Amino acid sequence: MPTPRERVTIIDVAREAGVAISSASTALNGQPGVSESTRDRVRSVASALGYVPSARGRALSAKRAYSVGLVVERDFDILESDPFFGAFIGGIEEYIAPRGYVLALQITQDSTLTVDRHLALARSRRVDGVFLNEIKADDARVAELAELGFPAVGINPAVGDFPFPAVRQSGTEAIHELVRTLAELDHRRIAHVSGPPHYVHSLERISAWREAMEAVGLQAEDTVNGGFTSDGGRRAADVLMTGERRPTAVFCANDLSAIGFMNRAIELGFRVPEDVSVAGFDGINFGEHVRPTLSTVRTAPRHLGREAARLLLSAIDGDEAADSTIAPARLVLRDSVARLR
Amino acid sequence: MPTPRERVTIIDVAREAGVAISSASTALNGQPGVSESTRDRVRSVASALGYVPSARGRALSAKRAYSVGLVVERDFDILESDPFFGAFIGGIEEYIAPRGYVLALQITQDSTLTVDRHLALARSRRVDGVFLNEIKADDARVAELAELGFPAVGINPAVGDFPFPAVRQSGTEAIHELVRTLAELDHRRIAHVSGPPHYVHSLERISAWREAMEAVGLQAEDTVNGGFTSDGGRRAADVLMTGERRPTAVFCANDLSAIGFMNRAIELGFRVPEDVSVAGFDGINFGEHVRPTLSTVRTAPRHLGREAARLLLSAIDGDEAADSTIAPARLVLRDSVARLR
DNA sequence: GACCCGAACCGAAACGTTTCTGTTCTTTCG
DNA sequence: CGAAAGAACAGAAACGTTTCGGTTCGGGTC
Repeated sequence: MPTPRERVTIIDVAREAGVAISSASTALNGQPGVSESTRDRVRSVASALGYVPSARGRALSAKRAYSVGLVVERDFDILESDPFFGAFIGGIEEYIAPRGYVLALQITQDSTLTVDRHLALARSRRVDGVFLNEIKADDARVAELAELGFPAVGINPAVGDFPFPAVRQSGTEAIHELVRTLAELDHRRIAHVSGPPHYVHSLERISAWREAMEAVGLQAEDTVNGGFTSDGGRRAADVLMTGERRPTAVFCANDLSAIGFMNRAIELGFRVPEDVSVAGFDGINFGEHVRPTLSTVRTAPRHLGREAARLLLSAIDGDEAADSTIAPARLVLRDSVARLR
Repeated sequence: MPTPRERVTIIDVAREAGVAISSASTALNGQPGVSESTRDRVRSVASALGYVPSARGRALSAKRAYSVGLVVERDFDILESDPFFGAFIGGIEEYIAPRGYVLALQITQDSTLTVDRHLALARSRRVDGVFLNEIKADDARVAELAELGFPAVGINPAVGDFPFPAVRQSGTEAIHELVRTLAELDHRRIAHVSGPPHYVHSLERISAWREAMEAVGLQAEDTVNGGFTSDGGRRAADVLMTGERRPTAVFCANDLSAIGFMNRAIELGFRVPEDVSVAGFDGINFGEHVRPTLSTVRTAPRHLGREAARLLLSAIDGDEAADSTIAPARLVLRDSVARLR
């Protein structure tokens, strides 16, 4: 192990340049109040000494951590195949990195921990703001953070009064289009494999499916919780495909469960899409790599992340930014959906 | 937007409890030098006031940021389907979270930026240590960070002198076993779809394949760079399957490229595994969801992350920890590999 | 009874910035 | 020529902790 060297601080720079610390700071930060000649001198001394400001000192002084927090509640093992995660973070990074912010990422396994982590990040002022993702009905984080007056931004929160700025992408239109398309392909029994019902986005997809079914004059009856996992999708296939009222088409609340459903249905001896059409939601890349390729509703997690980061940073700056609504998710038809025969 | 409230600091706690700041600190941190009665009093005052120590103040004073850095160099769009990423981070979290550390995650698009980010994190002391992942031959980060004397830990660095502690999982044995298995299944032309050759782990897989081929008396000739992406795997299929010396089995350097290869081969009219056997590397969950299910070499990214975090934190504490070697990756045979016919 | 020792506690420095308030000196204008 | 104004810089406080060195006080030892 190498041994750490002495850090060079702004004090060293000031001493070496023969100015006061305050002048060195002023010069380096490009603020007025110092002559061009001294500014140049300070700058060259700083770079000669290899001076890099301490994030710690700056954070304390500026009352800013220059970082934002994201807590993902996911089983460690499921995390690997999680679709939303990577692209969403990519979008966040894209926005915050050029602005000198860093993402503090935490993973938790259960939901009480999730709340605790958010509050710990906020109260200790480790971060300047947090993302509220995968919001639940009656989410404890929301009230607590609002009470703290801590900057936050919601990703697809329920409509209604939400105390923070929010970024939304609607999937409703695409779900309607999917159901309409299936109906036009002669499907009558269209089941839904839902996500865990405590999530706001699960509920929204369920009710979008319900409304869409009614809109084409079909009965929305069969829904099974697929838990957003491929195993859940497999179990749903067991239930639905061996049950009395076997569906001819299935809309799954995410791609993972759709892939699970599809594979299990095939194992059970059904052909996709000849015997049963399957569609997912999210638009993960892997949907193109399974066979048949997966029809889906493609969302834009990266864009969502970028917008969420934009809103969060402006909330941190105390700006009143309007909610952001990005273009609705789009239906992507692939081989897993076909006319009923 | 809610308005922030006044923060309660240790000064408030001390005043309210009628002790000096230093005593309050001592009491709260459970250190000796304060009577049990005052300790209790300070503690109850602190909790009554809702005191939470400021991470910023503590960081400055303790010369510790209590965070570690991970920079992932990945295209924003590829990130989504990245296998290693999620599980590795899960492993890191698992170790650092209970110890009060937070992960600072950055994503970059190109490799000069990657180096810059590492150095910026280190020099500004935003983090206390960094993970060196996906190390390249002659990786610029290594020398620079070593020069700084900054704590770091290498994930599967090249053997030889590496200035930091390292955690390793070997895939060599499993690659040997794979090639041996393929040879026993009568395959003679076993090609390799490699990763980008500037990565240490690409090179290691290439030479493991080479050695394994020689060990069973076969010629290691055909290798195509699949770039660790599914598109790269598809292009490799185009090259190999339509070329003169068509292989009967292919070992791909990761599962993503293996899936791409497999799908493209099928598109080209070949049957897997009847016409060509395919195996990947990594052991991502999706390998079980494609058809035929993918044979692979299963690594343990979560375990790797956990061990890397352990080494990094002990390096930060100045402890001299021995390198960590976790159990070798294991061959997992699934439907994509079969006897040549 | 003088002395010492340790427990309990306090004050202040230190961590490395930024920023506010002064101070000095030059310049300009009446 | 004197006063006012402004530019350039300096000093110190503030951010919120931890820790080091000191002080006080009570009790035990000889």
